[in-house]
Amino acid sequence: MMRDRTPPPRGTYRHGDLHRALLHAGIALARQGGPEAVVLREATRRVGVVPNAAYRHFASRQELLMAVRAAALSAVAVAIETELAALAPAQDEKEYARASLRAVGVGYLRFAQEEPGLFHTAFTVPAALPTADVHDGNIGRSGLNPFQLLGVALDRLVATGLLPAERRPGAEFLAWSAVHGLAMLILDGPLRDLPDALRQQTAQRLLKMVEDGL
Amino acid sequence: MMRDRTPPPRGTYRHGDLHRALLHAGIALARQGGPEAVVLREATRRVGVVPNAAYRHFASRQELLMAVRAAALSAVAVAIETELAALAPAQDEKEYARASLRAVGVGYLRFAQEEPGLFHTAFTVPAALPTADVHDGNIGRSGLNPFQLLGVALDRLVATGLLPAERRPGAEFLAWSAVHGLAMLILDGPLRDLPDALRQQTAQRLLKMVEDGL
DNA sequence: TGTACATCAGTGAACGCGCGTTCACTGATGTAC
DNA sequence: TGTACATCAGTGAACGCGCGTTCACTGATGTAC
Repeated sequence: MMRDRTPPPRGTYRHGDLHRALLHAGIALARQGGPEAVVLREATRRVGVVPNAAYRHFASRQELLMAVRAAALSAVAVAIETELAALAPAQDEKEYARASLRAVGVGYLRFAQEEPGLFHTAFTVPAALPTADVHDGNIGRSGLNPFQLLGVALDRLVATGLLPAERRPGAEFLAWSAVHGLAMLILDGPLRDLPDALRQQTAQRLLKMVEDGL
Repeated sequence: MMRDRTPPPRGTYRHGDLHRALLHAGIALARQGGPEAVVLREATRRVGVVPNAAYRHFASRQELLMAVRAAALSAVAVAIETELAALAPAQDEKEYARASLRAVGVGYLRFAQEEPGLFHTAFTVPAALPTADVHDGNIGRSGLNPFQLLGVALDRLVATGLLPAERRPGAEFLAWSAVHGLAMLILDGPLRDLPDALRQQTAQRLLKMVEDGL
């Protein structure tokens, strides 16, 4: 499929920035087909380079995929930050805290629906791969990763007295589960062909449920 | 991998029940490796039959996979039913209704952790495949599929006055999302290496959140 | 400022792999007489 | 009860595909003198 793509002409046989180019080709592949679509040969094809040239820059297909995944996680963080930035500045700090948590959820769900391929690449790790990277790199503009952004929102709920401090530890997992589950059911599951309006309404209700149930 | 499996000896070259045998081989493959591991050639290998023999019984690999998926969905239903059956008989009907919903969640999460391969096969549909089958076949002993079992539990909450009737429509999606998300984060995601105790505790808290937040 | 040379990015060809699927076949089964 | 024959389940061989990865190579670049 798509085998006869015009190979981008190069002045010299030296590419110049092949690492970056392959990474971006990989991201493009992930965008349309998720992690499994990140295929070394296709990435080199798109860049207009012979397959094994990739090995100057990535030790293996796995390593390219991990780089793509890091980029996808950053993109999630940016989506969440965008939603947070759009928040009206705090007049009522309690309301602002609540809105923050909702914004995190909305950003997450929006990203899942707008970039399903990247979303999958970010979060469905093909078994027995390091998962730690959600906790270190993969950050957005604020310097925080998606998990940390969620944590900050939850901290704000505690700070304003909306969430009892003793329920704070591990609360990320609960909120994250709800939102992640809805995303998955919409993307891969039986909620896939839910009409868009119902989808958005379900998202609203889900976020409310988390807010009330935490 | 695993190429030299002993081919089960047959008295005659006629197999007798190849359809069933292939289906079970497919289920075994799904059990260990999820939907992608359901591979025609390997299934025939395990059954001790030449690859193309499968085509007498399944039109394509896709068709075998769908049959396996139906079986996986049935297994989910059975897991939920098992949990429901273990419930103490109703003394307090409100408490029973609440316990029913929790049992559905517990069964679902238990199945996800005990049979991750089948769980994936049941619920992650590889894009653009019919999803309707969650709603018709794929039933457990009670004759209900997982979705319907959840629905019954929710109906009971309404019947006992624990859930306002106007919140009942679509409530499946909310409860399902929460539980499904936790399952996915544990199986494929960053919660994979959460210690088992913390995992169970998180599951408890999540179900409580759903109960309170619905 | 000019030249020799080491570095190393990208080439060309090839490998072995496992997959889904098609084809013309063979031989056991069970039904009609 | 015995035999001829149609059916159709499983065989054998082959196809084309795309993949990841290895090897020995070539030729542009930039540095040392």
